[in-house]
Amino acid sequence: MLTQTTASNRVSSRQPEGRNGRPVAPAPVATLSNSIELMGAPMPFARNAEIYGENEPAEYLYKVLSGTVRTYKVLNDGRRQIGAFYLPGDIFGLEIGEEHTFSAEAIVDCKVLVVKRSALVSLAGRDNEVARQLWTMTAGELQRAQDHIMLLIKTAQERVAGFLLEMARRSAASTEVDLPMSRQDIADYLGLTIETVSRTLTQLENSAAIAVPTSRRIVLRNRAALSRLNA
Amino acid sequence: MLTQTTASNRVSSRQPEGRNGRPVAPAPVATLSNSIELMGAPMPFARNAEIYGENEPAEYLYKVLSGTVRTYKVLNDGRRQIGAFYLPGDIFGLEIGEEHTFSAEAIVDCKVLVVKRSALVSLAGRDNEVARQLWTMTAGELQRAQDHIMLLIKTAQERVAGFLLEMARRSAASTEVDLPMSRQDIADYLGLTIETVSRTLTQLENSAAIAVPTSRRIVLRNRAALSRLNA
DNA sequence: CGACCATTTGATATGGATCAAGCGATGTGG
DNA sequence: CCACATCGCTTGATCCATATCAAATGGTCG
Repeated sequence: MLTQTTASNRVSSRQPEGRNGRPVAPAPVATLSNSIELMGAPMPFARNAEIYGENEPAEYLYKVLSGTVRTYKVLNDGRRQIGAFYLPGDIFGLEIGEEHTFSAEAIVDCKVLVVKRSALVSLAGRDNEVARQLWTMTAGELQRAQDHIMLLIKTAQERVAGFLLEMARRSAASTEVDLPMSRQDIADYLGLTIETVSRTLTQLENSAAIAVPTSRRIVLRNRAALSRLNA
Repeated sequence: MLTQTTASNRVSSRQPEGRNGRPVAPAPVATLSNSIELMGAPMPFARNAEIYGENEPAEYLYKVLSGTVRTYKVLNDGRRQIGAFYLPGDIFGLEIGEEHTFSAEAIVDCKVLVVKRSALVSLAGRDNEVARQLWTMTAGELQRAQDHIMLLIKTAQERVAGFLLEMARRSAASTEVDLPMSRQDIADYLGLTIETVSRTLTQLENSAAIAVPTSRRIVLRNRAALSRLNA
């Protein structure tokens, strides 16, 4: 139950990103993703293993094959903020600076494709399409970060509802979510405490918006109610 | 924050590279900024005038010549979140999607250089350097958004201190800040209320970290103390 | 079975929101 | 030039959502 998905679903239909239609020109398929497939080396990471650390040189780009990755930052007093969760098919680690601004860890045992940044960047220099897609990908991350900002100004109910809807959207089975991350991870993503996350889930369950058959499995029972909370 | 050139230097000397020449580019000057200068049309916006609205087609890119611009989103219940403030020299409006995801307004009377996105994108298709800089610029916005996220999980004091330090860093006079925006704007940027912003400034003043000669002018008296708050 | 860890639930505390005045600067019409 | 309205800001009193502290529960694995 911990290992949420197998490598098989990495071919899932999910797009690199994008809520509303990006100008991803349907014709030229994921050239970048393909390049990564071709150039990358698959690499396993054990549960909780560090993939890279904040302030390390950003030499590589990563694509999740199986498992889930979290990126995060820790403030000097210990507070941790999770920047994002990356599911199979997602690409992460594409800072443009010389150093990573977040750390990355495997939430569960993961397989990750690793590709040298310099190789991609130089490919981008020759191939406009690749360049465009690197840009698009960064813009997708920007969109995600902006959505995250909007989440952080909301009430606990709204944050949790928004989180569940986001996870559902990104999962294959859109009405049932199998959460790979702990309550603590969710709390640190939403800027709440585990207790508040837990209580909020209970409330949502009591109001019949969701069901929680096991702590890691959430059934969206009333999507309309959740969307309403999503402000 | 993207390209921190002052409005005055826009007239600055020429381009080292021939326009029609191929990527000369040993000295990677601000080609993009320069292109915007060359291709853009200066346009005035009155205080509080809308520059573009959320969900409008993102046809243009903008560079602040003078004044200050805010981008924001309004939730359906009226809560407003300010995404960023743009000062002279900053470029904004570079969503990659077809539509703006934020609205933009002039905070004070502004002059803004406006350039067609399509023109820049097509230029980027021909000029790798321009393409790279569009990417860099988007990555810069991403960085800003991530910093914003980190700000939003902090206490009121930390948020306000962080905001003041950020504004000081971006202003010429780094020890004294002349805020172009209202308390309400600051509050909506920091995810606080005007009352809390006001009270926090008073506290910081009482603890001798800052002075507030007039409500729009803040003197950083003890930068170390502010940085300490900045976690 | 027993230890451990994640999660839930309960009791209480508190930072910031909300509600409500007050105040000072700026501008306007008489 | 002054009375007064307006607006942005500050200050005060109270409330409330979420944090914090604490304990119980439940699932997992040796």
